[in-house]
Amino acid sequence: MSEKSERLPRGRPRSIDRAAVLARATETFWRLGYEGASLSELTAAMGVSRPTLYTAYGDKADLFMAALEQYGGTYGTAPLRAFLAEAEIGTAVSAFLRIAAEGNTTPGMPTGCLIACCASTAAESQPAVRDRLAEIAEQTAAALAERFSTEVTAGRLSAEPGPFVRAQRLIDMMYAQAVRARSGETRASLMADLASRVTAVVGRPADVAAVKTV
Amino acid sequence: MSEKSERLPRGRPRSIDRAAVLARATETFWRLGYEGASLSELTAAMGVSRPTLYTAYGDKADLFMAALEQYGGTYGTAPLRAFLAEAEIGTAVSAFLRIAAEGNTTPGMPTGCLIACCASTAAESQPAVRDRLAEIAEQTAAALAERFSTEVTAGRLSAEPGPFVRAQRLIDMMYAQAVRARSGETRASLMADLASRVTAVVGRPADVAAVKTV
DNA sequence: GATTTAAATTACCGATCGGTAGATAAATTG
DNA sequence: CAATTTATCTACCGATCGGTAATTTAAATC
Repeated sequence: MSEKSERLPRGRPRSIDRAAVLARATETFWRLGYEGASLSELTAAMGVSRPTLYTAYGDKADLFMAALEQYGGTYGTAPLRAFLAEAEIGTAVSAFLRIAAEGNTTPGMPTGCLIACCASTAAESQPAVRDRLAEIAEQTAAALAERFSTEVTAGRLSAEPGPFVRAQRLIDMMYAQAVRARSGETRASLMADLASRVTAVVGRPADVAAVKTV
Repeated sequence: MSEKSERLPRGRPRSIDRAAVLARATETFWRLGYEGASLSELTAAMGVSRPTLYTAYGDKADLFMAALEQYGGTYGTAPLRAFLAEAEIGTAVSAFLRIAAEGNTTPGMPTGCLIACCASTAAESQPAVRDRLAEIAEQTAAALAERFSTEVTAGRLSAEPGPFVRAQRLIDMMYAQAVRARSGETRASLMADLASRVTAVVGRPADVAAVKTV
């Protein structure tokens, strides 16, 4: 007979939308980097006062790690989710690259990628950031590789290059797009040789219906 | 009868080794990023006092731009120079990637790349940095593409994918290596699928002597 | 050697940095 | 309603930020 929500713990419950407020912090870090984002800019963007920030998220380093997770759960994994959602592997690769390009050049948002650009810069002096980046990359590679592996088993993809090589090639292209977007390249420029890149990963163009090959 | 060195301009001439001192600043920016490198850390690493830094290099933003040039002239262009120095195109691509991997993981130096990681982060709030990054990328792409174009003309490389597509693919791999090194990957890990990547750019392995194909 | 010119140093500037103590306000339980 | 618990805010902390004025030191020309 217990309600889905467990008993509230006595005092005043939270009122702020932690996720929404964190998203504003994420955007600020994304735009200015870890060191470049001051607490004043962060609190102004988040719409909360300084002590609220500290009780809700901890210090600046904690907030950055939280922002990294928030970003990873939305923008960061959007390419992978688009990839996994497509049935045909060439289309999946194409979707991965297209969503990455879009995320790197969303109007009104910072260019590039919080992970590839900002966090990687901060990683040199913050081991926690560096280790988390390594984890994220490994998980993404594993998810991509699993899908490639499935394609190989189903006979829709050659065994060479191996699944992890293909996965790494895709991640490399995503990282590169982030850096290029950050240096001013347009979305169209990032998309320019998309078909060619799809071929470089799967061995054939994306728009060819190869599902029935086996 | 004029000496090679023109007449000294009256007062005390410079005594510091500008290039050497700048190299220390470059390393500091490379390790900590633009915002992360404080003037105290910079002057300590450079071995000069604060006013000396200002008279010699201008303010922090000027110093960073100078560091960018210094880096570009050494580490940044090392892969391209290695590429241009090789006679066989597959070997050239291989050298490009190998030198990039080494530059991203030199023991005792910061990991990754000042351009791809640190400068790209700062580019979002510093238009001068962003514009310079775009220039550097364009020049590098042009130099690589010219070589690929020559190979096509000589019949040693197929016309597709085009020279600029191949060049961009190579630059993308370099950018990606920088991010990956920054997140802790070892030099060996960056080199892992080198042969496969060479094939992805030139269409065949590096160690195949293809010069006589035409 | 006297003069000139600038490099380099010491000491310091106001502003802003990240972070926090103490007071206030709000929403629950009993 | 009274009591309890905690979220939030105002105001402020010492430290450090990037940058500079005034001075001293050093190396050239004349």
